[in-house]
Amino acid sequence: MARAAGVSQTTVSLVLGGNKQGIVLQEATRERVLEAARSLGYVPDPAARSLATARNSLMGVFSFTATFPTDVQHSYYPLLVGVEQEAAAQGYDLVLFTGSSASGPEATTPEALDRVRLADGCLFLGRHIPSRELRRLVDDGYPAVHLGRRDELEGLAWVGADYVSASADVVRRLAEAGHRRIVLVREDDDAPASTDRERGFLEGLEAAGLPGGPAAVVRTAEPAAQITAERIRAWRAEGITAFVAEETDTGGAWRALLGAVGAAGLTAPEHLSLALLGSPPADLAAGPEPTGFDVPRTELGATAVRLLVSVMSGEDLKPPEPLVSCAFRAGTTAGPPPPAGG
Amino acid sequence: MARAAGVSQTTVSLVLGGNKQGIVLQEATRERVLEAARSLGYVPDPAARSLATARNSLMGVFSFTATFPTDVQHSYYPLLVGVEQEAAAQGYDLVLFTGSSASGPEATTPEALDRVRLADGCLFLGRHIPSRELRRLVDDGYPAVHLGRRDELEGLAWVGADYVSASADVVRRLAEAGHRRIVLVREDDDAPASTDRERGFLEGLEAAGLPGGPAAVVRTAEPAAQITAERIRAWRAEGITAFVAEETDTGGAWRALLGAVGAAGLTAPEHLSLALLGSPPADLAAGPEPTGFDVPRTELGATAVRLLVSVMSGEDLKPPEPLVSCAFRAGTTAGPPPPAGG
DNA sequence: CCTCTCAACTAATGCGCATTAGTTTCAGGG
DNA sequence: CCCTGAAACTAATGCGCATTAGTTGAGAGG
Repeated sequence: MARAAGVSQTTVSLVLGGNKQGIVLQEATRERVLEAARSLGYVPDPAARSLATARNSLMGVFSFTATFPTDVQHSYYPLLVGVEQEAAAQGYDLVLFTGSSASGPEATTPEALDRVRLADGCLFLGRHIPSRELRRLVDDGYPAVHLGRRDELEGLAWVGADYVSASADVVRRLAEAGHRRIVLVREDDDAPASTDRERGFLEGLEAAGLPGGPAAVVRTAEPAAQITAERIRAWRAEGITAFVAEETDTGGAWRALLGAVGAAGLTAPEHLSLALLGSPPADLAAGPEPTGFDVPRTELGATAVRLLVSVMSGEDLKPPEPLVSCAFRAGTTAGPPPPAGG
Repeated sequence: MARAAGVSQTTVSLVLGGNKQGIVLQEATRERVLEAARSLGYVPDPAARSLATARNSLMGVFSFTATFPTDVQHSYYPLLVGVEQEAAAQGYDLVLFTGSSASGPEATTPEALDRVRLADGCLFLGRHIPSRELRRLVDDGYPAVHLGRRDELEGLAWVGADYVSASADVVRRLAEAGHRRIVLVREDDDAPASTDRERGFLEGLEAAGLPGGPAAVVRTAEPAAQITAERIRAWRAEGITAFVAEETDTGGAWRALLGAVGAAGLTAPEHLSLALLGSPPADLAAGPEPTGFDVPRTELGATAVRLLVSVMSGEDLKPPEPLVSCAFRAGTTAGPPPPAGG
């Protein structure tokens, strides 16, 4: 290539590399190189380039499960939309590490995680990422950002949705609408996403001066079987007028609630109010819009990318707010409680 | 790293590189290297590796539009599911090239395409990929596979759905049900996917001995405005008893057909039969299941990966069949034609 | 006891580029 | 006519690895 243009390899590199050093070049020379490159179809080898510069404009995405789950209800997609958009904007290409999905979570080897070092930095999704390996990456100074709250790993940067505030806000609105007794139905899972919602729920009750405590939270491993029409009636008899369900992958709690309410011959918001702490599963999209909040997954993804970029740039400035706010969704399943004794 | 394990860099390379040369190594040495690598979290630099070997276990995915479109109706997702699964199975990680989505299709620079050279091979989606650049890649011997029929670029491997056969099959079944006059409604687009469907439709008519010709195909740029209730009535008066719509990103033709039929106060399959050459848009999933066929997108993605792997391995053996069959979907919108004069 | 042959490594080289030290050329100044 | 200095390049080096030539050490054979 250099010989073809009649100049040195250095000059070619300079011309094609953008000449950040501000070295003076004759316009004629520049043209000659450009012309030669064009006619030869020459393109600087990206591999060699990244070898020489120690960076390759690749941003990793690692998830314990398949990045593209077969289960369409999965919530990764909107995240990835944001990740891709922002990564593109920042000039990075994405590397999807498939190591974990190859042969099931159990078979994931520790080395699989090391492969992410291929990228300049990496985003991690899912709380099942092995702590040990992740810790080593972080300790080694490898730029990593976790999508979703992940406090137990000190030094690991993360971004998450502010479930606490959003949940509290839903409760506040229910209280303002006149509800005095509210129950949270949650599944038997201790993910941060669940814990945060419960915490926000309880904080919301307290802020509104409503009764909280264990009685306000129903935790069940099998919502469909345990949340029955009878139980709903009993709760109503106790004076409970609003029910809040947490959002999960399956939407189990919400489904159970809808089912039981329907089976009891009741409707929302006429007889009682229902709220969902998150977005409804895709297959329920056609039904009534649940009152609750939307997790800004796309924004979450974009925020994560920005955070990762800042980590990669070596800045130690911890971004002040890793929490992204969720927007309240009015929906149609909640309203004022029915007249007392109704 | 080498120093840490007390061996030479060569030995490390041998151990970690799989030792394809069959050089004899002491098990103890091997272990020592492995252990050192583990404790240091050392991973061979992929850039250097690919510089030296010209391969890096990375498979590219390049699409002209964003790989994760905001428009949920988009059909990339199922493709990617298949691509990810198969890539993982074959031991490749995926690189999503975002160059095209960064600033809109128009701003895509030719060099963006060259960046794919970073990967060992690349999958291309979307027919808007600049031919010139793609051609150069192919001519340079770069392993490329196009998802979707793409004949005009000689030497470019591709996999696509067999729309011709599937469409002909739908027509055959309609004919067998008793329909004698069938019309295809298609949009004004010359994508191979559209052309193939029309061809299959016409072949199907011919095979069934039914009247074909230009009159059997309605091509419209604005289906919603041009396919009206009156037009449906006029067609029925002419003796047409079945309507077939092509599937597109927007599902425009199908929507228009459904709308017009409804506006005319008709229902399928009672008054007439409707068929969709593909899958219905997501937002119509709740409605009646259209008779037609399903494009096996996931399988298509997996097939593309397998093809790419074979191309990368340097085998010249052209896989005999780049076409993946679409499965007929009975659906509920088609049946026998109504009694003559009904 | 010395050469020969394996076994088991190690030294050296190059991949294609970015980058940092030069090197050459030419115009003025003295 | 020599010296200085800027302009416009070029030579050399190293990134981290794979690979190809060695090199060393330990028996085996004579």
